Amino acid sequence: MEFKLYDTLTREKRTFVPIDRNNVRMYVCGPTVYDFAHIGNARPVIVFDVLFRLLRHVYGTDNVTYVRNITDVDDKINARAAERGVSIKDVTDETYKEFSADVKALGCLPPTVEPRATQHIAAMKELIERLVQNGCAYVAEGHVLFNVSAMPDYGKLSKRPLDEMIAGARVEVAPYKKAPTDFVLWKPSKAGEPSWDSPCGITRPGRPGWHIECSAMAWKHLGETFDIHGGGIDLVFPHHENEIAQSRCAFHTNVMANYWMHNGFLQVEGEKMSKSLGNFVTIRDLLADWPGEVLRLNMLRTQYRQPIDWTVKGLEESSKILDGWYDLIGDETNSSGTPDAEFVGALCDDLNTPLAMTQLHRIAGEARAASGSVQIELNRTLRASGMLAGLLGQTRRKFMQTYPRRAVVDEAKVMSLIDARTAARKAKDFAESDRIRDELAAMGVVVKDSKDGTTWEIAR
RNA sequence: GGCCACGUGGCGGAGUGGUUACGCAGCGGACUGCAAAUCCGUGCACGCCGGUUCGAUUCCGGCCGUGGCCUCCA
Repeated sequence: MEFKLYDTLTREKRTFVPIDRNNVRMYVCGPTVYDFAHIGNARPVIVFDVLFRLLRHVYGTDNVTYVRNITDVDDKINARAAERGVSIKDVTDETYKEFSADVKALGCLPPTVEPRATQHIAAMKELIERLVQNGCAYVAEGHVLFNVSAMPDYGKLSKRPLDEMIAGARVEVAPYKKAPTDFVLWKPSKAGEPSWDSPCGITRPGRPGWHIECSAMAWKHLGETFDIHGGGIDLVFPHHENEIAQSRCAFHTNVMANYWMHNGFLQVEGEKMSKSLGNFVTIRDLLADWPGEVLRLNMLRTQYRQPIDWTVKGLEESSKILDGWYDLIGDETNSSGTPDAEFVGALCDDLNTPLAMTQLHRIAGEARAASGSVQIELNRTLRASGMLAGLLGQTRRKFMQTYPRRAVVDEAKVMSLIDARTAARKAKDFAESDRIRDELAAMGVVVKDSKDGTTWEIAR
């Protein structure tokens, strides 16, 4: 099976070859924990969860290390804590808890490691010391700055020529910078801000810059070079460009990661999501209306590099699709099937999840046309394939219960009404049978008549 | 302004130098007391203008439109 991934650095799909098949290593930039995660934050979490599952499928469950960091040192966190009058740790702990609950509801596996920035300060300082010793960084007014001119490949990931970056810069350049593009590795802290003893002989206490956090955590958990680095496309510049500069210069390596993967952006109802438009949609808000699995399928119906327009109409469609698949799976608990080869092939083609979903439709169609043991087997293939993408892992009944706003009914009463209706139909008293059907409909129950009798379900 | 992407049928969304994507909705039919559900069938496309080619939605160029980054936003 050919396994290809698109690499932002080379701008092409390349066959994936891990450095070590027995330990495939992936780093993805995780959340800055200061507020509820929004649906845009959910995209990389879901996309790279699918990749994690696929890598485990291909290389073995125990042979993949997935690191997703928690940024818990950040000025936005400080601001939020001050605003609420609580400690920084309260903000980060609470937000992290919410985040974990949200992504679990979206069907994501926990990463192998979730390192926190605050627990890797020593590693960051060590990298900073090395960079200063190398001449790749310098100390100025209590800051440590990365010297971009020491990195000839700077701008390669984002395809930005250095001179144009300087010309196009719209920010005021801090006076202590030797060059406008130099970026902060360490900065002094004011009273009340989180602070640690500074490296490089700086006497004032300080705190790390954002970019060095990821270089340090990736190093500690994955080594000097690793296989895949992921994140949102907005992180290409400057964050990932800077990570590459820091890590390569600290370790004198030719690459930081062999494949750089970036998910596309998300819009909401055709508009960009922003606080000023007031259309910020949190995962929490969406989970109040939809099962997490519907949100997940909705995300996977678009290939991860494409832009996606997040709409209620799309969610309704995803919901319908999932309902249909669960109708086939029913309340079967056996999940011992084998994923379909074409389904796996679609995922192995740079995570072509829409094409993979098409394969699920194909398998579902085959299952509907089959019967007996063949049908059971196809249903198991459907489930096993879906599960590889983090879908269809529940029973139909459990899935239906995850719809937050569906009617709750008294089953005994429903059964007795259905019996009464069946009797009326037998007596050809259709006025009465229709009246009972309307009564059930008012309760949120839909009846379905077939040759084998009448079944019912909660209205969708 | 600079750099980077994207533009497919009513909607969502893959893919390909020549042959049905697929799904949702719609329409027709089967089934049904009538519905619903289910099943079967079915119409609809490749932003605009040039170029390369026997042939382009697919390659190249230009234009228009949308979005992202350049400001520690996924």
